[in-house]
Amino acid sequence: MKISTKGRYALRMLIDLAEHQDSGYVSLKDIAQRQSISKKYLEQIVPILNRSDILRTSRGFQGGYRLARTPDKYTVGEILRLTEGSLSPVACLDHEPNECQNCDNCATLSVWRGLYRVINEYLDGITLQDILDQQRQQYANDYMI
Amino acid sequence: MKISTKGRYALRMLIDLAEHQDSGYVSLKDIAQRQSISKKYLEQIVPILNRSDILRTSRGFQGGYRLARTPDKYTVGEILRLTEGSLSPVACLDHEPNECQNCDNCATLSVWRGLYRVINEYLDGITLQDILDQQRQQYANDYMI
DNA sequence: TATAAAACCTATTAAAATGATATGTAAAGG
DNA sequence: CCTTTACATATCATTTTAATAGGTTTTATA
Repeated sequence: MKISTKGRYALRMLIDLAEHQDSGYVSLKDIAQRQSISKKYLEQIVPILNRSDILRTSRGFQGGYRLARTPDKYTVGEILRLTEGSLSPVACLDHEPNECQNCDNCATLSVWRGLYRVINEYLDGITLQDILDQQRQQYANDYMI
Repeated sequence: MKISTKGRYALRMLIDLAEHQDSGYVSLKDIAQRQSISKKYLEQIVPILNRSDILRTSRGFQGGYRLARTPDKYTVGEILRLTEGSLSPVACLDHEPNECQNCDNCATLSVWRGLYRVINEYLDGITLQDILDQQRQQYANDYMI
């Protein structure tokens, strides 16, 4: 029941891009250094994000990535759903209609459905902008002390 | 982000025991057959549950298991926390205080904390008795149709 | 126009986790 | 004493995870 590095790194990469929106295109090299993540591994995560309209790309010298939208238009749920493949806590929820033989009298199905719902609702309720705001608030508090 | 078979099987085993509370001690053989789970694999799950006061055991002929408490005294959260090791969505939440170097200015930490909270709250809000009740309601509806 | 820096692409791999099976030993009721 | 059960430990095949490696292609700029 763990979020993989793919999901966590993708989220950190997009937060990093959001924090550097004004710097034009940002290279993976810079992101990898700031976030202490392997650049080569990030290269594998990018195409997953590119299946959806998440990034704008510039190849070649001075190239890199920037966000395709403003940070308030990304939810954590969307990012993790892309990178994790699915956020469902059990595989049988991944395919509708349910393919499980015992689906009709499965005592636990409603538990998993409910869990799936609260996970999605929570993660879809948080945007990149929310994370930026909280981060700035955090820094402000640190400065006060 | 999946619940493993250990957790799912443990839950189904305890529901099975709850449904057969009146039958005295219930053998793993019977549970395995009814639930279509390997008996040998269930044998590995039992000691995990036994770390907490979940089961009553009777060895030898006519032996087996029964619940240590009434079904309303077990939450799904308790069962899954035992069998899954932890329900935290990221490893850094498993140890307090947080061992992560970057913990103090980690932008994503609060996201994971919040996710952890909603997962726990949801799963701790469901008891075995709730599952039994819903199952009986389901059967009643099927009979009506 | 050469070149360095960037994205892009594909293969390989080491380690860990998953989901079991196999082979026993110990206890206890009939 | 014998059968049935729990209990214990080892082994194993497969998959997933989390990378690393080694290239090719694109492109701004000197």
